[in-house]
This record gives sequence, structure tokens and C-alpha cells, in this order.
Amino acid sequence: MPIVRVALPVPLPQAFDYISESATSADIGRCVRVPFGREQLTGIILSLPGRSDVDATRLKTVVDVRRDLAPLPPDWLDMVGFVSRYYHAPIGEVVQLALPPGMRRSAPVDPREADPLLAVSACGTAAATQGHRATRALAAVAAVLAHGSVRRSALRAELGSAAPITDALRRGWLEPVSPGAAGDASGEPSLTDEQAAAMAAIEAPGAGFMCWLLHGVTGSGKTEVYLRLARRHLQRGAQVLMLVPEIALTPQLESRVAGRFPHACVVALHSAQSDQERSRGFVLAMEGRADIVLGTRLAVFTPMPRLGLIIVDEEHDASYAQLEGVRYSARDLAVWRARERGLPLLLGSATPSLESWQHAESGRYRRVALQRRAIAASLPAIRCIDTRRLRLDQGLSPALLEAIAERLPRREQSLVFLNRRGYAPVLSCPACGWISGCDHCSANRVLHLAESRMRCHHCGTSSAIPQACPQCGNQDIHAFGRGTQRLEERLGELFPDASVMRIDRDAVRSRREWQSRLSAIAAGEIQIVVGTQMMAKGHDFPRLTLVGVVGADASLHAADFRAPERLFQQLMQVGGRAGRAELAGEVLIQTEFPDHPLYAALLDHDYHRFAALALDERQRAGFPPFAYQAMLRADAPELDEALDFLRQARALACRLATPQIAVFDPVPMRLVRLARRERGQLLVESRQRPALQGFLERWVAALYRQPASRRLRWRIDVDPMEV
DNA sequence: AGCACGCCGACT
DNA sequence: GTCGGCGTGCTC
Repeated sequence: MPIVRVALPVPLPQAFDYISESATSADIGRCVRVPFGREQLTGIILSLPGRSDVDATRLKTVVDVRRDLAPLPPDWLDMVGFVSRYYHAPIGEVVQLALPPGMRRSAPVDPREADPLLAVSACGTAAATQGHRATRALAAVAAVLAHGSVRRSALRAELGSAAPITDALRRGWLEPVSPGAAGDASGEPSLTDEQAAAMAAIEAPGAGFMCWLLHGVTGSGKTEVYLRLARRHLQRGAQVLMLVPEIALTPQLESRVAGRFPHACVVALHSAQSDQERSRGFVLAMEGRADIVLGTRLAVFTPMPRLGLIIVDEEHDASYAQLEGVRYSARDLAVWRARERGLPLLLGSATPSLESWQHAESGRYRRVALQRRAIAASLPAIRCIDTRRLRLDQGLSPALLEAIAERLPRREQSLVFLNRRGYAPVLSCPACGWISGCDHCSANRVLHLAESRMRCHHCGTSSAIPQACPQCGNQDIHAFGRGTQRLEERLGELFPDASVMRIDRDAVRSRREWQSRLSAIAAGEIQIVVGTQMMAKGHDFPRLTLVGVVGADASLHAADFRAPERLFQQLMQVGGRAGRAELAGEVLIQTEFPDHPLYAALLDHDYHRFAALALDERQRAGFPPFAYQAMLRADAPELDEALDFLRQARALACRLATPQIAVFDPVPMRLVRLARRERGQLLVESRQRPALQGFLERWVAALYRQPASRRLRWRIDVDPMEV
């Protein structure tokens, strides 16, 4: 009797063996229904191991192998296995993550959904002109000739029957149009010299795995390079996987991609879709019917049999890292996947992650640069405003206010960038020292005047705004600091004739609202925008010529060693919003550290200098990318429980560690208390990735054997982004 | 995770 | 006398 090894959606580190009467190697990758404990679960067949390590008497029998669904391909199973090993997550949980929720239940995609674009072939043209007997298949050919090309579904509707289409296809009179058809090239804009050079470099011979780092300033036309390369691969009959950071950016990109490749089947995948939509795109890609998959980090798990090229746009973006549940980096996985399949991979960014930059420096990746803006415009002039001696008006300097005022009569727009939502970050009583803390977290509740609530930005709970101090009854309590709401209010007072709009997660709740606000700005109905990092990405506004940056200094000296990197990326990105087309842009940064090297590099738009500086600091301090890290995190109702577990884990680690591994002490997390749970963490580090991986494998196995590990929640975070 | 079994407090 | 608290153990 064959034995099947099955990954089940349970948080246990192993797969489970079952007896199956009929399973063959053709069933590897198929869904199976199996008894598990007292219930039934659906899993995926990973392998037919021949014999099991589990006693034969304990093996149960498979209920049902889902042969109506195509099996997941071997390279997909390899990827899932890799994620499980590398990130030390249970295989079943990884499968659950990588597979759309609907897949384990739903039926396969209706084959009628394959809706190729049909055109008449050479022999079809011949047949049509040779005056054959008038058959229905010839009528189909004539109908397609009349259109040039037509979707199968449209043709079927026109003819009232599918039979003649099938017939004409069988005779070779009709044929599906290649997704990268040459006709698609007609609408392509011409390339700049830099873009052409980048294309030539990336396309140069030397097939197989290669990671290209496309370093292109905002507006230099990275997307055009992506699309050109995509077309080359489509023409060769390959599929293209394109990852983007946010769903908010996907709709316009999706229509741009679909518009560029009208002959291709473009599938979008992101977590805001329904299970059904996701499953449909997944299956279309898996069956090789989708030509382009465009999606957020989840899309990296899409099986693609004809995959030829992977593109990761804005590769430095934090949203490629999943921070909850199974922790993974979609960008790193894309690199792994390209290497496994021997494919080219394109990482694009104006401000690459220091990890990728270092790989380019060391020669592991190849760098291509786009240094000039494609649309004729110079880079914005960036200046620091030294606020140390200035009287600020709600945090706004006279120079910034003047710059805003200057633009109003010119009908130019200004953006004030402040990465802090709400009206004021804290409410406090000057008499007794009370502050508006969150009941569930070690954080303050933020005053949201717009919604009349005090809200915790970490757990989302809120309370009413107290009229007096809850501790001493003092009626004179104050809002300290400022957020976007307060700036919006003050700017409205200072510029009563201008329309001020706020763009942050509170003001913009739906994609629809986002679109309508963007179009209001684009239409020039708004003169001043106050925005958080939401405004840093996405749309370009031709009349936006000023960006004022407020409150950036906080990130300069933050405890997290990655904070400066993120700040530089963010400022570079938001600065890129200023000045397009014929209007020059200006960026004013309010700071108390105008001589800080980060700002100095920023003023010169010099990413190279910043990266060199930051990498030098990291190397001296022994931080990533010069060291590899893993973080064990634990949380419990009481901090001591979490720390006790971490202390046991540390003792275990010290026993298992080789000399190349550094094991640190357990510490409470910076935000100790979150949503009524208290959290601690333990860092382990090594200069060698294989040494760290070997150690983690032994350590995690030992942790699962600790009885204490079942009494609380814990997780390993490999290559943690938050330290 | 789910779901059992298993031994100690306040209720019909 | 029972209902039910969550500690501990297992799932091929």
C-alpha cells in the first residue's frame, strides 16, 4: 500500500503520513482529505515516502484524493519546503499561507474562462480566399478577419455557437495571438539613452539566474524598462511575475500593464481580493494560462510553469516583509525562486535596500542605473531649514509658510509631510503628570479631534476624550505635540483662501476615497496637502512644486539601526513628488540637525554617498547585511512568563550554539505591552548564514520539545526587520 | 490549533 | 451530588 506524506494546516513542525490505496507519484502536489484526530482536514501530498517512520498500526487511511484539481507543481512544493526550513515555520502553515483559502475547497477554474485572443492564420487567410464551400468554420474565419482579432468569447457570442471556432482552430485556420505580439510594440514610448542602455545590459546573453538591481531615480522610467523586458519574455512564450508593494498602487499599474499587453492574460493578486478571485488567478497562473501575474507579496507564491522573468518593484519597501504569522520576505523569496529556476530577476528602486546595495557592491548582483528623469525636469532643490533658533507656528517655520504662500498665486501646490496621524500624539495633565496611556498597550492614546476619540495606534482601541484629568480632576489638560489633523487645522487658519486636504489612513479609508482625493488634487482643487507616508508613494501631481518635511528628526536618532535607512528612503521618495514637467520643485526640511550627514547626502540626491556611509556604520557595528540575525519572540499575559521562557530558550541555545553563534540576553520589547499581552525577545546572530541556519534548526527542534513552549505564544523571526 | 481526558470549586 | 474551570497530552 502506498504511503503519502501530507502537509496539514496545523502549527506542528512535521508532515503526517497516511495510507492510500490508489496514490501514485502523479498525485504529489494534490489536495487530500484525511482524518486527523477526531476531525477531518484537507492537506497537500508532499511526497510518497515509500515507508514511514511512524508505526504502521498508527497510520490512518486517506479519505479522498482530489483528482479533479491539478496538482501543485514540484517547484512550488520545493519553494514551500524552503520557506518552512528557512523561516522555521511549520510546513502546514506555510502551505496554508501560500495556497489561496478557496483552493482547498473550490472547483477548478471553468475551462471556458480560457479566453484567448484569436486571429486568422496564413492558411486560414488562404482558405478564406480560395472560395471553399461555405462552411460554418469558414464563416468563423470571415468573422475574425472582419475584426482583425477577437476574443474567443466575443466570437462565440457573435456566431451563437462554439463548434465552428473549435473546428477552425483544429484546422489551423484560427490561432491564438501570442501574448507579447509585435503589434503591442506600436504604442510603446521611445526609450531614453539610459533606458536603452539598461535594456541592453539586462538582455545581454548569459541566460540563467542573474539578479539585476535597477537603481533609478523617481521619474526615470523604471516601469518602462519593466514593461519592455516583460514583452520580450512574453514573446518567447514565458510568463512574467511582477511584484509591487501596495494594493493602493495596483489598480493604475494593472490598467497600464493590461493596456500595454492587450493580447496577454494579466492577472492581479492581492490580499484584498475575495477567496474566489484569488483562487481563480492562482489557477490561471498555475495552468499557464495567465501570462502576467501582478501582485503584492503573496503573489510570490503563485505557481507559474512557464515563468521566465521576475520583477520586484520598489524592492526596498517594507511591505514585502510579512511581520505576522509565517514571517517571510517576498523579495528574498523572489531571489530564491529565480535562482532555483535559473531565471533573470529585476529588483527596482530609487533607494535600494542596503542589503541589495551591498550585494551589488560585492558583485553578487549587477547594477544598472537610471540617473536622469525621463520626463524633462530637473531634480528638486532640497534645503534644510535650521529650526533651532526659530519661532515655530505649530511646528511650521516662517520659511516654509512663506514658501507655501508664494505658491498660492501661482496656482502651484504644496505638500506638508508629517508622518504622524491624529491631532496630537498625547494628552497630558500639567498638574499631576497624567498622560493618555492605552489600557492595553505600553503606548499613548493619540488625540483624534476629527473623530472625537482618543485612539491607540497599536491595538486600535479608543476611548472618549476626557474633559478633565481622570487622575486629579484638573480641567486644564493639554494636547502635546502635533499630528496631521492639527497641521491641517492650522494651515487652514493661516491660509483661509486655500483648500487644505489631509491624506492619511484616517482620512482615506477606502480605495475609492483615495482615488477621489487623488483626482481632486490632480484637478488643482486643492492648494495645500498635509500627508503621511501615504503621500510619499504613487501619483505624480504636475502642479505640486513644494514639499515641506516636518518632524523627520525623530528617526535620525531612533533606537532601531534601520531607522536612518527608512528615513532616507522616505524623504527621497516624498521629495520625488516635488516638481514635474516644466515646473521646478523645491523640498524644505525642517530640522535641528542641518549638518547631519544623512541630510547632507539627501541635499545632493546622493544615494551612493548615503549608502556608503550607512553600510560603513553597519559594518563597524556588525549589523546586517554584515551579520545574519534571528529573533525569538514570545508573548504572554505577564512579561515574566515570556522572559522565563526566553531564559530557558537561552540556556538551550548556549548548549546548542557553535562558536560562530552569538546568543544575546532576553529583553522586553520596546513596546512591551501590546493588546493586553507582554512581549520579550531574544536575538541570535552570526557572520555566517549556514552556521546560523544549522543552529536554528537544532534550537527550534529543542524548543518544540520544551513543555513551556506550549504554554505561550512564540515565534522565530529570521532576518528580522524590526530589532 | 483543536480536542480530548482529568482532577478540584459553586450550583440546580 | 453535578457543571465546568483550564492543565496536560496528542494528533500520522
